[in-house]
Amino acid sequence: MSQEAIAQGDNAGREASNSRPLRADAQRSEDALLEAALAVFATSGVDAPVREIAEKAGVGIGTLYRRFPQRSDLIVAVFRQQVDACADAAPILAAEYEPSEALARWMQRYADFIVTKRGLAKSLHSGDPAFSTLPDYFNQRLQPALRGLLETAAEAGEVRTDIEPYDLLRAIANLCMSAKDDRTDYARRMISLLVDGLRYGASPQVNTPS
Amino acid sequence: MSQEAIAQGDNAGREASNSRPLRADAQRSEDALLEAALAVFATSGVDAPVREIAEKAGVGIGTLYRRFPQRSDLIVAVFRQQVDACADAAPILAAEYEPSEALARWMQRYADFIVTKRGLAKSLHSGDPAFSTLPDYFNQRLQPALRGLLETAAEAGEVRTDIEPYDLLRAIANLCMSAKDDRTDYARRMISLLVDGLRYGASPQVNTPS
DNA sequence: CTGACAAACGGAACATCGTTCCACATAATA
DNA sequence: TATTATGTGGAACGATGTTCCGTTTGTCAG
Repeated sequence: MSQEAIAQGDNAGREASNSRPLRADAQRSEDALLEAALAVFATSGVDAPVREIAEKAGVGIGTLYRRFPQRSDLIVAVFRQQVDACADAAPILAAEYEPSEALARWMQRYADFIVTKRGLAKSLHSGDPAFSTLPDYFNQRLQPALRGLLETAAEAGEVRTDIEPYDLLRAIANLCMSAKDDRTDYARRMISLLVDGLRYGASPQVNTPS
Repeated sequence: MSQEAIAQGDNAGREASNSRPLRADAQRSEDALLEAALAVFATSGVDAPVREIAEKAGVGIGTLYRRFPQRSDLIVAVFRQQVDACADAAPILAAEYEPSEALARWMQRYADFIVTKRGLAKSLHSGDPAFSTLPDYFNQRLQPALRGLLETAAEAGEVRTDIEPYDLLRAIANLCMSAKDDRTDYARRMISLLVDGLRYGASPQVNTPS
């Protein structure tokens, strides 16, 4: 459903106008590969064989390696795509809901991302230089996204103003660390608690009855 | 040099009197494999291929797999061997030096172990069930070793008494975490600082001039 | 519309792993 | 010394990441 937006996001973020704009079938292959990789990583983990991904994408191995010369390139691409999707969700939610509700929904969205990508996180901290740029990308995309939501909500007097985006991102990530297996509702409850905490110290000019 | 003691320690700790005491050539092979694995892991990391280890040990691959049915078994054996060697060093140092000096030397010894085995630590926290017993083994061997040194030094009034072995082990490990590459002297200096800290709060019945 | 060609495709083939298997060698024992 | 359980070596297997190259196909000038 949100796949188109994701694919666009990746294509745009890849390399600013890189000579030529990819042939039609090539673009199709890339999209299919990213979608398949996302699904396979979710079920079989990041160590899943590349052939499985190529098969699921309905594409030959040669095509996969043409698009992603190394296995790690695919992992990186999927990760960045997911980060982009999460970051892009912020302005969309901001346009659709009132400030604090948009903030709350985005934080849940972000928590889902963290829980799903715990497998990737392992590779990420494995010291492999192929992943060295991902932490920076993570912060540079997600921090402004959250900051925008926080500031909007703060200006509306719906949440307190003494919280830094970076700290909040880390707090949520840490909360999700102990959410094993299918106990995803634990994470949800803890995030709700965090949001309530943000609301508690809101500007006194607006009152939030019970 | 200390290889014999290590081999003995491993053989003794493996499985209390496991039916028969291994044939002579088999014992030779096992020792050679552990020694080779230790060296190869140090140079090529824990991901080094088994064939490289077998070759360095001067044995066939079949022999390696007879002694260590899985690759992880070799890693575990090397790790335990190193832990044993580190733990066994405690009473030896205690017999050779006065209490606080023995403690200081052992802590340096332990720090060297941590720095050298950072590669192993990665595998250790990878979630692979093959390594699940290692953390416990780590604590059960090292904690009493350090406790003995600490208590002896405390009884001699040379160090303070309000430090738990577990905390000290973790503190040293954390200090060594940021000691990258060849900056091992950084770790040494920090450990010295810790030892001085221990001495600082020593029992007042003994004074330590300048 | 059509030909030509760069681009993309598919998958066989290669290199390298961990692991298994078994014919042969050898240490322990009587 | 003869017997036998035990150990050894390395070819072979299956799975993996990656490369190579003959074939197909989108694209675009004419």
